Amino acid sequence: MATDHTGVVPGAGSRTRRRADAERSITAIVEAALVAFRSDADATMADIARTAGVGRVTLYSHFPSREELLEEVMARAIEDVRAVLAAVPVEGPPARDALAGVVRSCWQVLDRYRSLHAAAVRVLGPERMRARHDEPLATIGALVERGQHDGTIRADLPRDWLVATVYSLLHAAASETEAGRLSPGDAAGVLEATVVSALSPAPAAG
Amino acid sequence: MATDHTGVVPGAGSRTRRRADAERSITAIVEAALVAFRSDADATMADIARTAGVGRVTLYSHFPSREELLEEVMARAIEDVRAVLAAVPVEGPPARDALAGVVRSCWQVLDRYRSLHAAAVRVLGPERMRARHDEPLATIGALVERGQHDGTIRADLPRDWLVATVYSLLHAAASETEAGRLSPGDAAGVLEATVVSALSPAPAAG
DNA sequence: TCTAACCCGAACACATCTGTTCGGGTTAGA
DNA sequence: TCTAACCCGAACAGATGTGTTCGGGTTAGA
Repeated sequence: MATDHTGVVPGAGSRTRRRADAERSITAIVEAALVAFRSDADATMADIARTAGVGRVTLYSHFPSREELLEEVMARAIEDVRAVLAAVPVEGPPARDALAGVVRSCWQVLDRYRSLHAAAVRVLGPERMRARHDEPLATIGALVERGQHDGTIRADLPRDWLVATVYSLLHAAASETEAGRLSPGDAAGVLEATVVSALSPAPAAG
Repeated sequence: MATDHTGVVPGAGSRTRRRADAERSITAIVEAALVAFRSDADATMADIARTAGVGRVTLYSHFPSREELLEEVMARAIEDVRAVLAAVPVEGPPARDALAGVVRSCWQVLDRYRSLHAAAVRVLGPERMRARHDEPLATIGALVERGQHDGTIRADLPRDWLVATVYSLLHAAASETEAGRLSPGDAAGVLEATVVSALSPAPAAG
């Protein structure tokens, strides 16, 4: 710990200014990690370095460990989700319609990151992974709760389960697309239709 | 290759009769593999041997490689699913009702094997994993097709996607249960309700 | 009882990955 | 131009896992 890892994330006034080529390397590495993890959850540091077109030593000079690299990549993905979620109107329309919008937005991001999820779960462990998703998932949870009150979302099933359903279908759509069984163009619409049906109040409950 | 691995699966007339203690070891190993993989997808051969209460050498004498062991364990799991699926009346009642029964049955099996799936995907790879599931999934696919004809299952979404939805929700229920966010007692009912809603014809399609 | 089948710990060869060090080359940027 | 920051291949130490061999002990089962 306590490396002079001055913060890969820009924005804050980084006191030790990095040279432009270093900045370029870091970007290439993060990008490569995304690509590498997409095709193989066990991608090694050597794989990633090769994909990024940098030396392994360079990689280690920026990210002291494999875990920290994953951490950074995950942080960017989650940040994207958070940003997208924040931009969606959650208060205005009926919950079910808002939900459809949220699902579409999440899909945009997920489509970018696809199987990163699997890799991250393995390295970071399910708990820490869950922690990362907690914030966006809580947003969805709140939306579901509102819907359960205004009657546009079913109230006969636990809220946590409904959130898990959304999460699960989102990732299912990602892997079906990846596998070529679902066309990327259809995915968003199909996904939205399925989520809405699953979360709508049951018409003739048994 | 070409080991004298006379076939761990009984049934066929195994020419080299195994001694009773060997049979016992094999059972213990398969059982242990199930337990070990449940808690850690990366369980080593040493872990499994320890859990089974046998020596590592003994393990290797029965299963020449980690992969073959996984293969065998998976085969048993799939066989269970197949058996359960075969016992369910698929022809009689309307497709949607039959589907509910199928989901419940699959859940019984999945509840036993839970996170074996994750481990198997990692070792066997997604394609071979998919191949294993193809048969049971085809059964569900046929059922969905029938439902799309008799009108009890929605026809506005691709059949493959509906099958994927079932598959995905099944595994979501497994991990939610594992995580303690869904009580084992509720799981079957909650799952069934969700699948039925997701696959029922949309009442007021957009 | 007797023997082949089985069990098993110890130790080995081999592979692979992580993270580090060394030493020299390249380049951004003042 | 000049130098600190950066890049990088080679090579190392250390950890961990796989699959095998050896040599001796135990037990099923005829």
